[in-house]
Amino acid sequence: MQEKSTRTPNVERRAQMRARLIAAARAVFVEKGYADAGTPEIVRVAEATRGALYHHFEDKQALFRAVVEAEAADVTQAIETASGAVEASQALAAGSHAFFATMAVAGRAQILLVDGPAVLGAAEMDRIDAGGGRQSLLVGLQAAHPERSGAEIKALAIVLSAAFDRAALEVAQTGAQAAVFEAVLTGMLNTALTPG
Amino acid sequence: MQEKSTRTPNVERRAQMRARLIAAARAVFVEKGYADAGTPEIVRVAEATRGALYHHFEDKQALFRAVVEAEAADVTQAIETASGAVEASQALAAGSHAFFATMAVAGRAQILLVDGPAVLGAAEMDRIDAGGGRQSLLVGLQAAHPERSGAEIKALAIVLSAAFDRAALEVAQTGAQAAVFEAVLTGMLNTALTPG
DNA sequence: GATAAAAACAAACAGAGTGTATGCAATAAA
DNA sequence: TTTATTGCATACACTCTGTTTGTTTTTATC
Repeated sequence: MQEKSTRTPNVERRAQMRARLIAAARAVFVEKGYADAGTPEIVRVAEATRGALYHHFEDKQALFRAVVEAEAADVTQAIETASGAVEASQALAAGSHAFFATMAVAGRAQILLVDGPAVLGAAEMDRIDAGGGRQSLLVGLQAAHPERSGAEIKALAIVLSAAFDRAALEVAQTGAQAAVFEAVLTGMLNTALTPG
Repeated sequence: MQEKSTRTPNVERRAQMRARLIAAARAVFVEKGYADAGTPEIVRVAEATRGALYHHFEDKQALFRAVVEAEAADVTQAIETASGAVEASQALAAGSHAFFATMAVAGRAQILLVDGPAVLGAAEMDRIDAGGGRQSLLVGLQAAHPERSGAEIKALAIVLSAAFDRAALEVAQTGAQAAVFEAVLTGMLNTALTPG
């Protein structure tokens, strides 16, 4: 019967190990912060070795980037799913509700809004985010204010997006009432989208 | 004549060395980020030794905290000076202008808005900030909206403050037009302060 | 199906950084 | 002046990161 050595295909082995390393890294990064999260502990949690880690990732920062990319992808997908399920006029409202819901996942706000920008820098975070909320916000604002300059609209989108981010972070960090922040942000969004 | 050994009082020696260490640390933290800023390089820039560093600060994080506290104090003072110089109705407008001006100091936005929260945490940053802008904002919003709940006003203050922070950071990081962001924020502030 | 090649992982190594302990010099106190 | 204290320097132990070398498992080739 020869049931020793289960013979796992490389592509599957690779994906599984990578996933285990990312999951373990996520947990340790959230618990200790980037600087205090050591690769020895990460691989202990992942039940792997540092050899495996450095085989899959160039360095500690690349591992962290993979964690950030995974979180960002989850957020983007949650927003797109929610936005796509309603008519266009409701898309931004549905999207912002979905944003708050998905950002409530434990550790996510810390990774995406605090550690990410600090470790990877704003430019890299922008590249990773790419389709996250801000883009749809920009389009909505342009439609509502065709008379205002591009720079003005862009600035407004950036600043509004930061307000959303901060609200999500505040809820995650202090356990503040999510409903209150969501109401405040919905109000700000509607004000910004009102033409005139 | 005996002009050897200039005999410096301890209190002065201490203050000078501390100041040199903080200034050098500020420069290296800004240039490399917290994780990649090494104490050997910091003391090299300060023309001191690691012995002096660890005599004045408990650890690397405490040194960083001292840098953050110095920056925060500068910002607070700039805002208070500007606010105090005008009549009360203009205080918030003057304060926000002063905020943008003082946050344009090289490296300051990075330290206070990116690295600070990541390294020290939001709670510690709140403690350090204490009188920074947000408090005056809160008071102004309460006066403008006496009918709204405390939680709502607080959430609005937090979120508006985050918008200011992000605007300052964007200007610092991308060299975006400060005037555009300042105009957008002034508009948001006025909208928020309009009763009704 | 045996053998060579490549990929996945493990283990050992080198270098650097952090924090501590100890020692010396300068100022302050007695 | 002597002693104590404070400020700083040097040396050490430890841990972490990234690299190199070695071993196992899978894949390709004959």
